[in-house]
Amino acid sequence: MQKKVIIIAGPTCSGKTSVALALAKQLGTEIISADSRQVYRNLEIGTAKPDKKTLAEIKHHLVDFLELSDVYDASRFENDALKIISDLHASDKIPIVAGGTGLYLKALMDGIFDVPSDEEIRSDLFALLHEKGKEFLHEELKKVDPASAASMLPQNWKRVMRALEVYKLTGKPIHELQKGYQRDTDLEFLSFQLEWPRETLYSMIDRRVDSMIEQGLEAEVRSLAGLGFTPAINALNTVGYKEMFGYISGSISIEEAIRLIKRNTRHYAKRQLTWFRKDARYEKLYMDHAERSASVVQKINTLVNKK
RNA sequence: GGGCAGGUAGCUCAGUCGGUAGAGCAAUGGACUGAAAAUCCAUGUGUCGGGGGUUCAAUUCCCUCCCUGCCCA
Repeated sequence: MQKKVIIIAGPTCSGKTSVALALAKQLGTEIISADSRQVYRNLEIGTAKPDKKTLAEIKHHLVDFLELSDVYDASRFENDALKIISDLHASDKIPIVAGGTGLYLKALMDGIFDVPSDEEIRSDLFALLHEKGKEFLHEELKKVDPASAASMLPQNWKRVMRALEVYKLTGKPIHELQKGYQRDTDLEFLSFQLEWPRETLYSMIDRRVDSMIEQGLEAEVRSLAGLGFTPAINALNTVGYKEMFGYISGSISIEEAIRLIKRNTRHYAKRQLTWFRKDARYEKLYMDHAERSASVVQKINTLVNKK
């Protein structure tokens, strides 16, 4: 007997939150967020986190539960989400997973091979990167794992570093671990993706950025800066925050910061679209106007009951 | 009305001492398995403002018209 899990994906600003919320009310269930930035406390306006009232109305899991200095990743997400899903199933609820972090959703659906990152190895690799450069790291990888090295460019140092890390920890090439990994599961994922005309999505993004500024994004970032945080930590290497830090430090004007936030959000949305497009499991739900979300909710509801 | 500076890719501009043109940004497509809102890759044909002239050849030189900006009346 397979247990259903609803997944609502889509690019930033596509209305995942409101669709998930309406659906959760109809189904009498709870929401699991799949968003690599909403997990952090103190990131409110810039991550478009649901407001306190919404969070109180319907239980949202994996939102607002980590400190900015905490490290989180796809595997922890997988484990945390699986645990919550199992709890919800135990009380006869169909979990709704909503979010735009493609890798997290993939980790949840397919599982991710179990090789945790190692801080010591990582800092050694960082040191090598700074001393000898990207080409050197790529050459090192070529020596131990030529197949993986061939599939990644030296410039993409993050992927090269992870491949080296995995090799150092396991003595095996990362691409073999990827291929060989399979997780047994009795979960049945019903995945949906909200799809908007590109132009409409972009103008919604512009409007949302303007509204973030009106809501006080600058003050939010200033208070983080006041606590000593910088975009050097991963949680703040985030669209909306890194640009604002640039403004606060005086390197760009506020107009430029806003322009960059809009642009970088568009770029981000585009990458999300590329990610979801290649995964045929997502059923596309076409949107053209915010009012459509009610009928989209209805459609998901019908499909879920049928399957 | 006169003078000056411009009109080249969606935008800002470079350039061709005459052989039909190229940067940045924007945009688009893509990669991605424990940092993913991260990290990285690829893609530039446009009546070079319109018309005419000179020339084997004009976006480039000449004439003319139109448009924009600034200055003088």
